[in-house]
Amino acid sequence: MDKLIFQRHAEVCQTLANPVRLEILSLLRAGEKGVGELAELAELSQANVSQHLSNLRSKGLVSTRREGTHIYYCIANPKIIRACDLIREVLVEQATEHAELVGATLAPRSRR
Amino acid sequence: MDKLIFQRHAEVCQTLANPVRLEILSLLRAGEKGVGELAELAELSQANVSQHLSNLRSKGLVSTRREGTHIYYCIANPKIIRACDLIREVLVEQATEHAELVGATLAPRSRR
DNA sequence: TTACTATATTCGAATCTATGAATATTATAA
DNA sequence: TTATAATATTCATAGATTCGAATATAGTAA
Repeated sequence: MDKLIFQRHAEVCQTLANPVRLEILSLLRAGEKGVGELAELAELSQANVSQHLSNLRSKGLVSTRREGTHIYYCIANPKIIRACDLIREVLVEQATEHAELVGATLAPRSRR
Repeated sequence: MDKLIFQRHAEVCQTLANPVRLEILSLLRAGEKGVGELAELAELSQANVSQHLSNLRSKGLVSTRREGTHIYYCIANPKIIRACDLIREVLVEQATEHAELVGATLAPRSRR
């Protein structure tokens, strides 16, 4: 039921499903930044960063503030960061579980 | 720095970036379910549900338990659900903000 | 106006993704 | 063994995404 919300949710996740955009969001954790600054920090072209920012903005994940010819981007909702953090935690836990399995196989005497 | 973690994070988000898979995860909130059961609840073909489950499983988002010829799927880590809930909250807040803007335009006297 | 800087957009090729259809596998029962 | 039910996989096509390159726009200063 209500497939529409799943569709919209999927669209947001699609925007999060790109390593460059995740890096941009991560860079914006410390506060707003301009396009050129982001491009330099991520070592990417201005055009490419702008494309990704456009994507993030279209899904409402970042917002902008203009100051003269500069445009500063910031994270629109801190819950986005929390969601990213949770997924990171899942990845860390997966890695930990995997390491435990490997350890149990290579050095079973260390178990418990 | 550490672009690899962004890559892996993006891969998980890519798996979450599909309305069918989000619906499957949502159905699994209530507890483990078999493939056929999921297919019926989501009104999708068995093959398609199985394909999506394979995707979810390959990213470690669901785990399985076999019982005879049936295979039951469940959510591998509750943090995945919390991450999804946060994104939903962002969507709700976006909708609320949008509604407020529309309301302010159509009926400004209701403001404050 | 012209020039310059910052940012955005368009376009095309390569790559990736989702689906249905068909087929394969696995476990159980007869 | 054969048959059957549950699930998984392969394949081909249609559609979406990414990137660099080129171009366009917006703001400011001279």
